[in-house]
Amino acid sequence: MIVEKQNNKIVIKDNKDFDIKSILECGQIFSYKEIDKDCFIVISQNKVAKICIIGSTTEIQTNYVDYFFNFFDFNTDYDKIKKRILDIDPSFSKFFVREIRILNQDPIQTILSFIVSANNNIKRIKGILEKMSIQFGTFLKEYNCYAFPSLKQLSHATEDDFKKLGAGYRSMYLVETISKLQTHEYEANYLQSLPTTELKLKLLTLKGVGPKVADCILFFGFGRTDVFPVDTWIRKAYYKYFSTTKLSDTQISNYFVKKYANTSGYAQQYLYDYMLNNKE
DNA sequence: TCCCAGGGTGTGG
DNA sequence: CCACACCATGGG
Repeated sequence: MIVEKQNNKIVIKDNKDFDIKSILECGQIFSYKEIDKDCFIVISQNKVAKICIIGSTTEIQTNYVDYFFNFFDFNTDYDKIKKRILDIDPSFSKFFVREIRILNQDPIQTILSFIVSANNNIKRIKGILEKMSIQFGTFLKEYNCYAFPSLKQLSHATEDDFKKLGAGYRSMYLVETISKLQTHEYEANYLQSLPTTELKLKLLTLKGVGPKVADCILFFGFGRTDVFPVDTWIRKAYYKYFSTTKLSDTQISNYFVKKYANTSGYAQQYLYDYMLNNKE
């Protein structure tokens, strides 16, 4: 794939290598908006990228070229990942429909976003998080949008504030987790230094973070690929395409991780996206 | 009116 | 370890 890093933009020469709609709509990120036809803004912490489809190419305009070059995961070869998955399970090819990439997201934003995601739907999750950004985040006039709020900005938020945003019973989880994340024990660099198993145990001590949400955080926020988040869609996929043996969600996750090893996260995301687009 | 959504917590076995 | 009720909210 041909990607050019320029002064204030990243240019992808062929859209067959980079499908921004699929990347944004596959359920890994909630802080984005289609501001125009074929034109999106993505918000990561206090940084914004404007992504526009221009003919057969795509341009990512941003003041943080290096940050978003990593964010959009241009250092990863997805053809190689697909081959490794097919090497393990040739029948998996039917789930390779859309060109997905996994975004390297900010851990804090990922933790808070996926606490909101629990037993919720994507449209509502997006709305709640956008309202949270409007109320507590910094206005970025260059893009006419609000940054995702920092922990410091959120430290003033109360349970009632989050309830007014529509977060419901998750409001208390947000307050408690925001408070905990500001202690030394949960410093981002320290967390990133932990092995996946220990990091998961650490994440599970946060209110509102259970096995599934922890796996999403590990994958999208910490780049750990040996995880397999199991939600309602993945559970349906397991029984429809893989086995009729009744298992708990944790057992389903273990079944897939054992099978796909360090490509588990990617396989999960292809499967999830496939299910979401083939509800029939 | 019940079911579902990128489920988690708390309690009881 | 498992099963279960309960949890806000809006759309189908």
